[in-house]
Amino acid sequence: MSQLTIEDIARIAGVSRSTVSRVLNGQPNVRPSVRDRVQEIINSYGYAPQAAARQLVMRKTRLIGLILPDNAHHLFGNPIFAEIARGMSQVCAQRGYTPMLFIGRQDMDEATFFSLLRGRHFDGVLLISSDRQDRSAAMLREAGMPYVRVGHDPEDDQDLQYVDVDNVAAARVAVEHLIALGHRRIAMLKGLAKDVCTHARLEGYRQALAAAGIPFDEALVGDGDWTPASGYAWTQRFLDLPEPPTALFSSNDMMVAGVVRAVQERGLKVPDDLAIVGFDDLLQTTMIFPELTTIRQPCVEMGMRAAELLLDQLEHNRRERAQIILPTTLIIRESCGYRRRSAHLSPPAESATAALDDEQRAS
Amino acid sequence: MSQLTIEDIARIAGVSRSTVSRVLNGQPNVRPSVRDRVQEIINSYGYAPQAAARQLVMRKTRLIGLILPDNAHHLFGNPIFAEIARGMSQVCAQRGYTPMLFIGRQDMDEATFFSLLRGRHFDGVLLISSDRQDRSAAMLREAGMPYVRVGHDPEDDQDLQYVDVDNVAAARVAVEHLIALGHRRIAMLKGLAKDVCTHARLEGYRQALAAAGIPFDEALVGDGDWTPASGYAWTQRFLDLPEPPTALFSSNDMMVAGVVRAVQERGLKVPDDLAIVGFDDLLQTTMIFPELTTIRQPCVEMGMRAAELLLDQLEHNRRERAQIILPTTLIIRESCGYRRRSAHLSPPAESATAALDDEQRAS
DNA sequence: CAACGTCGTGGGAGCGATCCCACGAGGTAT
DNA sequence: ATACCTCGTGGGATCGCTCCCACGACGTTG
Repeated sequence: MSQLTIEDIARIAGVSRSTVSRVLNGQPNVRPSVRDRVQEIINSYGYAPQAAARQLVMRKTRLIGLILPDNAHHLFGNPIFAEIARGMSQVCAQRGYTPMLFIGRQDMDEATFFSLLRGRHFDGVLLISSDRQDRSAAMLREAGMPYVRVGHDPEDDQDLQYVDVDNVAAARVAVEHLIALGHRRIAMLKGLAKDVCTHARLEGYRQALAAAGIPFDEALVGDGDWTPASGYAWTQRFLDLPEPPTALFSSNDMMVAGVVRAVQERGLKVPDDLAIVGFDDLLQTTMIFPELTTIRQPCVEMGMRAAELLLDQLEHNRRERAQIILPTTLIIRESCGYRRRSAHLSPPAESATAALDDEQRAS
Repeated sequence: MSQLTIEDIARIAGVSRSTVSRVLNGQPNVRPSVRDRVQEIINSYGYAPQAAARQLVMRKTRLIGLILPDNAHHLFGNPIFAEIARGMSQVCAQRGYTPMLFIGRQDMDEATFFSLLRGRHFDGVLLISSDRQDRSAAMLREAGMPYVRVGHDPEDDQDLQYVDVDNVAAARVAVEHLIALGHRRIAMLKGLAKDVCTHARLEGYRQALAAAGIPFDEALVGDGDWTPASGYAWTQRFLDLPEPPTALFSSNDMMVAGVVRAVQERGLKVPDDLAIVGFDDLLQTTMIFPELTTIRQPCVEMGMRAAELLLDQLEHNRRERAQIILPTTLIIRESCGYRRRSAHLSPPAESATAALDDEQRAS
């Protein structure tokens, strides 16, 4: 039932290997009647060519490796990675590639990982990482493996091709929005220091404050770790301050879950007592009430663009530098208090990067 | 910098392909001095054998495919899958295999998926699925691909080897615990109907009620979908009942997040107004207060056992049937009200499957 | 009707490893 | 000294495909 080779199929069909191969690969110069007969035999025997043999001569596997920052935290903890992967998967599948996610890279030593890459199991790799300490990019380069990265470190600008958002600008827009709503004491929840975007978003926060002439207050910056638990803990500390903040910008949406809990446990209300703007626009945040005002990252599109870059690189041997920065959007809902407090403000639609949430979420 | 073959290394080292191959594979009969020299050359040139060529003759890839129910919902939505995968990954890595997760199977038609399996890219597959509609298991069998499944459908008992928990018994223990605490009106939140464990857990609920002589009330059974949102919605309906429940058993922990929100929004308290027992014991539920009483599934161990079964199957050609049912534990914390209400009750330690949460969570 | 393309087909070479066997050097037992 | 093993080494065969080229049949053109 197994183990059939192209030779067997050829014998059964009474043709040569070459002809079967042509049928298999959809090549021309096969009589239609022969093609049909061979195809039927292939189907009925459930034959599929052995990948290794094909790869050996073609030097292609049509497999794409996906690498995420490898801890359960990121991988399964934050749905934006799933969204990015979804975009990648769509493009790969459509162009005849199969994406495969590296699991448990932490269980593997560097040498093993390197051999895996050099072994040419994969035609290329899609790397999602904003992690500074992540050696993946360096190893990919060392192994001569084509890759495109989602996320970027301007201080270590070695990625030939990457896709990212402008985290500084996005954070600035978020905080400017809070400022426009009249807030002066605005807290900020950072992500992990190892992630590049953490610093970029902090920088955006600083720029917005500076532009409005609001002094930067160290006490209002919380050292979060992307999890709801850290949002919860820091919000408690913020609310205990002698002069607590009236607004808060969180570097991701997940932490907001903890923020809201802490606020409500004190009998306070969002947005009246604390206005909140998040970052990511997770679908899952529909569980947060009031509905979250947040910065939408075009996750699916980032994944798609990255995959397109990689496949173009593989198929047309495009090796020029490509840096794609996609726009983010401020999605205004309820948690910032815009609708309640500020009918007098100019509608945010004036900004190219802001939108009221009357639009539907992309499916 | 690239594209070196074993032949090149042999030439550089002044030895034959065979010798290089022996060094590569740690085989005996190589003079130590030669071995060292060859190894050094391999390292300095960053040579790694091309997987396809090796596979062709060895008929092994040392790659293990991982298949999860392929929607973002499961994959990234519920951390238990990450835990199971972690266990799998550990065992695989330790035994020299690399696990790779199938991404985006929904973007792929069945024929493509089948060819992927028949192409022998993977030595074997680990399948996590309690999904009745999932065709994966059938396709794996059809493709002659060795696999071990985590999860099991007794009504379609075709998996040669699987690992699971006794969902009926586990749910029964959970509900019996609530009954022992004096509850008579106990609601139950189901998962999706397509998942086998949904029905098993409902059955456990029924058995516990029946054993206590409590009539089954259709109105107390909610048709959840594993998400917090569904927990929220159903809890609202339960609390609106003329005779609302005093306790609730949720088929997973994620839904409990919504349950608790609904309770608290009405100014009610857990466990005083609604006692809750969950299922899974997610690490992430530390964000739920009061701390959640729940059924712990030994996720990491399930993954490890499944991987061990598969690798034994591959390496020793073990093909006998293996059905592993691992024990669950009732972890008693606060949300069931045990500590508060029932100092008079016999300590749950009497039960082999219950434990107070004074133990630490496994790391 | 000869010359020449095109189409359909088959067979040999080759991809880059591993594996098996042959063979010489050296040591030990006879 | 001869026979015999073991060890270290090299080279040919092989895995299952794809690719290239050769070749015959046929149709078109001059």
